[in-house]
Amino acid sequence: MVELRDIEIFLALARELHFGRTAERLHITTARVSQSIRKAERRVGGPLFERNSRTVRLTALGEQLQQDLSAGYRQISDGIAKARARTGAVSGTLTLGTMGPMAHTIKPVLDLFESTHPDVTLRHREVQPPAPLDLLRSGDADVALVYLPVSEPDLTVGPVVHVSDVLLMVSTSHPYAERESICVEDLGDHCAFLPGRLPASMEAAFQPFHTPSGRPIARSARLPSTWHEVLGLVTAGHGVLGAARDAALYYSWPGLTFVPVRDMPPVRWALVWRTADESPLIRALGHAAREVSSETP
Amino acid sequence: MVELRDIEIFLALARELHFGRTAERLHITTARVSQSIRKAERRVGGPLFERNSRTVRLTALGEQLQQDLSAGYRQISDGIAKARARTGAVSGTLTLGTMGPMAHTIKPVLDLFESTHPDVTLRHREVQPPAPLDLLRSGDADVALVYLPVSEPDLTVGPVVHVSDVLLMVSTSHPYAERESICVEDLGDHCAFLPGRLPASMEAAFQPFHTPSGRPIARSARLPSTWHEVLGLVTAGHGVLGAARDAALYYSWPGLTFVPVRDMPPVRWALVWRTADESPLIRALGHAAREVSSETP
DNA sequence: GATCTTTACGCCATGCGTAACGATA
DNA sequence: TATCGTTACGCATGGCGTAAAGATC
Repeated sequence: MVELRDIEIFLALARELHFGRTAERLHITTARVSQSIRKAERRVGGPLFERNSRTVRLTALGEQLQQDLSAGYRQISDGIAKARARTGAVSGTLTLGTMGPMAHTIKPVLDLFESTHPDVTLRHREVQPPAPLDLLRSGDADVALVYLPVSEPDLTVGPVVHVSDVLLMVSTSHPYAERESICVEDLGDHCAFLPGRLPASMEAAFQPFHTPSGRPIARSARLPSTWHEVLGLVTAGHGVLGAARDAALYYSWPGLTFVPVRDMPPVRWALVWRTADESPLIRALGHAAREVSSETP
Repeated sequence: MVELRDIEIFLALARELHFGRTAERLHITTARVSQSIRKAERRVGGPLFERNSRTVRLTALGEQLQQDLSAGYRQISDGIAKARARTGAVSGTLTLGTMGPMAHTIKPVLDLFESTHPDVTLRHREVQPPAPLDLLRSGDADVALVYLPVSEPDLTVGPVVHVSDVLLMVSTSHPYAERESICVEDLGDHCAFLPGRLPASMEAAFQPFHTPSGRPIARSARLPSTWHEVLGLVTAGHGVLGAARDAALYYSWPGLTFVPVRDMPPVRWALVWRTADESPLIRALGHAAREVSSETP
């Protein structure tokens, strides 16, 4: 009933001889270290450390146990690492950037990924729609879920994970709010936001620059930098903006209405990463994404 | 996060190549074996066994992992065993015989014992008051908590763990039931049970053979063999019987009354075991008992 | 149909963090 | 008083058993 975790803690403390540093190294609290050592001492039947609030020292018993356990612990760790290497299992931390609701949209992919790669820690960062590629460029995310088209020389576009219709977000007091649906031509009559720092091709996915008949679609001078600012401006009637259908599901704000744009092609969402920083972890995530899309077409 | 327990299960299955036998050997269910192996395979990233309901076989990956882990597991087990040997820690199973409520009375001792010797499994057997030493003699208990005096050539009397006053159990319709207390002399007027197979000296602890003035205290011909039979007979008014005060706390049956016997010496309860089978385990229990009595005098 | 493994579900033991406390200089 | 280890308590993950289902002969 002494488990590997306890042995790990014991060995760490035996080397550090300091509860605080041991806890830090293992990313746990000193309380846990204390509890674990206490448990080990129970099991063994005697004290492994002599300690007070000023000093920590191995007892003879502890010293011997350290000798005996460290070799075995090494062997086991190495054995598992070897087997993991052989299967190509990956581990580490992967930071994924998503725009609010989209994280939930790809939950099946993340679930599969986490269960097939239990030693990977997934972290999340919020992608701001006005600047969807910034998080990748700054290195704050390893992979991001963004809408296409993305054709940047430094970025790789991975598997498409999700497809969503385009709706127009308008204030409830806007004339279009009453409409069943609108068409792109209608956009020529109203002012849209310039969403922010993003390539024109991406901007056009939700917000074309011209109507089918060739009329320009105007941009507002306002430059919101976060998604909530965008929602606020739209609600206040300062403009309109194309958005994914998913937004309508998650942001049913009072004062905000979503109107389908019937002649805009659906927007595809894909995993994107820095080509230069592609890693086994990223490939594994891409693999999981392809698995899921293939089983639920 | 693969723990020693999983490794133990993996190694066992790798040797047995059979879920049922593996489960049996480890005293777990086949479901647990399956879950644990599944977990290990997740962690490692690939299958360790090829298996169907007819056959279980190691994969190449599993075979290598077995090689690598078994040595490490051995080392760790040995290391811990060595340390335990050095501290004189004990393990195994100890069967303790007690009469109903008394098990609760010595709970502090058992708690201390279990926490200081976590690798010991304590089992319980019920001692029948009419034959308090039989469980020891038959080998069904390693230690028993019985009342003194015990002076048998084959038995060792360990530490005294509890002391209790003597009460007389009588039927509620018995004349003594009304009394505040009685004295031993009063016992001469009524018929008591012959409790069963036990030494006369022990019998006398609760049920003297003569009153202080020298009158004999009569025995009933009935020979109850279990405690519940005794209670039934007393309740029905077929006799009376001395009992420990503890009995009154736990057996407040309707129809049963307990009357203090004011001039009988309190009865002492001690741990008793077969001298020939004294073991480190038994000594450890005795030690715990002495610890507790010394801190709560 | 019999034997063997896996899955689904629920319980509870225990790993772990938080916060308060205790000891040492 | 500042630093460091321990204790008390509560939450939640995960180990484990039960029962039922799925696979193979």
